[in-house]
Amino acid sequence: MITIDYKDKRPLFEQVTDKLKKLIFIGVLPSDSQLPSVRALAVELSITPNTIARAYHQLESEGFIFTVKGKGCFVAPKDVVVSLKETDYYKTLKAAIAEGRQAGFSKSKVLALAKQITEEVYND
Amino acid sequence: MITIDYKDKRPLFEQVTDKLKKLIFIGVLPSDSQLPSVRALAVELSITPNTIARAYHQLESEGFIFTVKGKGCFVAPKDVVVSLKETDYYKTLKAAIAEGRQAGFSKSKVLALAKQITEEVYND
Amino acid sequence: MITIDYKDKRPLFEQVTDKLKKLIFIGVLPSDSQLPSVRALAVELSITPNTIARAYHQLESEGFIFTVKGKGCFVAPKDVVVSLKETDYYKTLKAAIAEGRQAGFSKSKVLALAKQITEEVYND
Amino acid sequence: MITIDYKDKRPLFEQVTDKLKKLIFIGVLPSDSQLPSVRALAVELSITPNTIARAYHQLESEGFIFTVKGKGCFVAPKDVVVSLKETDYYKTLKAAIAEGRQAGFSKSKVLALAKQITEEVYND
DNA sequence: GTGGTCTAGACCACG
DNA sequence: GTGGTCTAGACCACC
Repeated sequence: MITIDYKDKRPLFEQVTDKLKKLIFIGVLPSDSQLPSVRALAVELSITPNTIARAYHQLESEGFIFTVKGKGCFVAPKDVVVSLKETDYYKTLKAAIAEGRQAGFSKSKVLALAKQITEEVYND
Repeated sequence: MITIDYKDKRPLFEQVTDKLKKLIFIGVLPSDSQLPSVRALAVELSITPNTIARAYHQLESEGFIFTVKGKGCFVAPKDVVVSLKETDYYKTLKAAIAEGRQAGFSKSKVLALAKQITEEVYND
Repeated sequence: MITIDYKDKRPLFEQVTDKLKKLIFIGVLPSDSQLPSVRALAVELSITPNTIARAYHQLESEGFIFTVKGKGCFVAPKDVVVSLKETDYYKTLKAAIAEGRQAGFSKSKVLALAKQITEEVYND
Repeated sequence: MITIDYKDKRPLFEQVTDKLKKLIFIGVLPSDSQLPSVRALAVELSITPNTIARAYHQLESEGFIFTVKGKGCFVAPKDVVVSLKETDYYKTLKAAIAEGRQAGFSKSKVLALAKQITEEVYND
């Protein structure tokens, strides 16, 4: 379900967090479904449970999942996930576009680039 | 010319690198002009010259500047800078858009978002 | 495994970088194996860890090794190493031969010299 | 006659030394001919006479030129130049080939590479 | 334990 | 004056 890339510069827990986020976004982990237990996922990825726990905490504090004591972790309700997904990506894209402005590119230049790149990305 | 943000979690040398890149991009530091000396900038920012030197090394290895020992560091020729600026931003934007696809957004959704955000960003 | 030559005029970190490259090339440090820790090698060579770290950074930026924070540094996969080794040596040899042309030697002269020297070198 | 490359990492005096060597090798500065005066060359290259003087000293100590007090510097006799040229290049090429052996390339591999590269270099 | 970063201060080669 | 290098020692995040 998840693979670790040891050449990735980011800390492990962040990689796990991001991968889980994406799985939630695309519905592989549907709303209200239960996440694998910390220990199970730790074994599967051959990393320490500590790291998984940290990823789960991160997701919980951002609202992607919620914890039921003694039961496990569950994906947040659909409306929450959708809303998070939107704002999450909005921020990402805004940062990228703002960087373009800061670098001195004109509005039309950025728009043209965005159009061109979108075509490329979606044609892979 | 440059300010350090101690709330920023990124390493100091990276902040300096990025700020200098932007100054080069927008022409505040024109091609072939001399950068402030390692020591001078270090004093101005109240950080150790070593950190500035590291930032300069980074910029040099990426082609933004070239250094002449005993003389100082200079901004790369205009054509080089322009080309770097383009590819640099292309990568940034591509990463952002690719993330959108990975998160499950449709092509038209991403395009619409990009358009909307560009308007917002350029109207500040 | 590595020795420092204090008569060598090159900077220490460059000597270390080069020695490590060679150890990787000849397989003493096999692909995916872990390099000695920064501190351990520093102690062994009686130089500051900083210098070792710089050598490791250099090797990483050239693709010879990759580092996992909190775990250590590892030699790049075999195919990468082989490819780097080829291009690396190609450049070296090309520079040497080009210098011959620039110095006014004829093609046949250079070839003959190369042949003769190869014999000498491989008969030590 | 000589051009300075400020992006070259080597010290200026070394660049000048090398350029002069090459001019001597290819006969642009023939044996027994007089070199430009330190001051004249300094003006031509827009660098300090000190640097030129250092280059001349270097060349003299290696035997490429000789100084006549009150007259100027002169290129060494032909037999000396030829001999220096040979040993100079012999060393360069030997170093390059030895590096190949050290990197673990076979004799035949090095020979083949040398052949191939020579063709490339002399066909530019 | 690992590497990453930063400091403060030193010496060197170059021009 | 410039940048390049090295030392010694510190603190941090990660695993």
